[in-house]
Amino acid sequence: MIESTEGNGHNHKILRLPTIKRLPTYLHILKRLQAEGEEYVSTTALINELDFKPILVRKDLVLMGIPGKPRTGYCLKDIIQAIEKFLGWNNVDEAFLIGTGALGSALLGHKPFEENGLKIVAGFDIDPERVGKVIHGKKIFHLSKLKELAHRMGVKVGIITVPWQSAQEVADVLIEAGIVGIWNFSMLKLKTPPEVVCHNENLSGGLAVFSVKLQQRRENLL
Amino acid sequence: MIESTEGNGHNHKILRLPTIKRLPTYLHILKRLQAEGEEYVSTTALINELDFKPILVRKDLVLMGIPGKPRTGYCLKDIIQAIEKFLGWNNVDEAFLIGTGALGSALLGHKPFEENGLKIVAGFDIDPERVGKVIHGKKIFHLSKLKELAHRMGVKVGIITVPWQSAQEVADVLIEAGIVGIWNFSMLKLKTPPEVVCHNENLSGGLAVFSVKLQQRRENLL
DNA sequence: TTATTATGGGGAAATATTTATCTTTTCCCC
DNA sequence: GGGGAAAAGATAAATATTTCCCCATAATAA
Repeated sequence: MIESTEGNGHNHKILRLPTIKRLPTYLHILKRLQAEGEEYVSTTALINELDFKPILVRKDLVLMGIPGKPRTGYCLKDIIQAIEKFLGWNNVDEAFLIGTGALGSALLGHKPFEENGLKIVAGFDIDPERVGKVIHGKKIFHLSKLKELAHRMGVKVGIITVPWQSAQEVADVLIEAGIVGIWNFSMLKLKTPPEVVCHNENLSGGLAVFSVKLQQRRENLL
Repeated sequence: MIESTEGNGHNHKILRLPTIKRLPTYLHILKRLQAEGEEYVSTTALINELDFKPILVRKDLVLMGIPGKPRTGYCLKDIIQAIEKFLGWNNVDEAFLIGTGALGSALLGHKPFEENGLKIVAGFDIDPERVGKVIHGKKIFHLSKLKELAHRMGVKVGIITVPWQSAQEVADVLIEAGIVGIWNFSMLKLKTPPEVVCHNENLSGGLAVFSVKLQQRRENLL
């Protein structure tokens, strides 16, 4: 479904969505181990810090194209670099964020984004109360300024954190401004032209799973 | 994997994780249609607002145990009620949130939680700068007060939004306080006793998928 | 040097999930 | 009423994802 066209130069392995979602978790642990002074790591060691089965980890890491040494494991430096390259987290995309409510403000100050290839450079809103303010070091502009600023700064990515009622409207502004990728946190499915990459984040899905688990726990106690 | 022990009273259908994650999306659209004055909805109509295939929606809705009428669709009131009941979103759990940084503050003010069965009643932190403040209408206490307050208020759910370095420490406090469910937003896999429900949210998974999509879009342009 | 063992690697089996096909039901129009 | 169409329902097929099994390799120890 999602094919990595390169890796170590000659492998054309297929990476699937579940694998991609697991990669940041691996990356986090690998970096921790590296910070602790380790040079190599085996999947069996990784598993201590994870919920997944060992074989799954090995399968995932194989796809990164980095050979592991029997009895030793993977070279931390190499595997970390490979994952970061695959995710594109080695070079940074600049992004605009639209909608500076509770969620938007949080994302403006969310450190991991900058460390992981996505730097939010400005916020946008239409509420006069918010326009002109600075949140987590980022200035908030009026939405009407977006197109001009996008061109001037060469920003190609937009993050939508407005309520669903205005999400499509904001998306249209972004498309008009020549944005190439949209990360959509609203509950609305956006209508976008095929050349624009649009990724919908489903925050309530997590709450749903948690709620069901809680409920079952309760029922099992009876 | 996850079995609904009731529904309309006599069905014992199996609900799987992907289905559960899609339910809030359906619910959102269904409520919108209801607000617009509709009484019935067909899956084909639902699909206009969704990314999924029609058959998948029908499969999911069948599991709710509400019969649909051919040529008409599902009764909005009934199907909404069935989904909310399944998710446990018809009765509210009170929760504590620990860690009032950017992410934690956002969740304190995140409206959809209250509407969907999870009411955050207080925040906790150890930073003297934050303790005593009020964020989005919720008071912030020192972590050392958690156990006593949990018992006094009968709170049984905890949300962890601290950095991974202190996540296990916080989890231990929650367990000690008799909490039954933990929603963990940190990058650390928590060690918890089997009777405590622990759900790990993986926010960076979404960023990973978005990053890969963006990269592929770029490569396809060359 | 040689035996042992922990590990990675590849392919096959098992499981989970989605999609397709066909049947049945009910409404609507004539 | 009767025929047609739109939609749900059930069953089967296809696809995606995870897990298992066995082999090869290299570090370690005898």
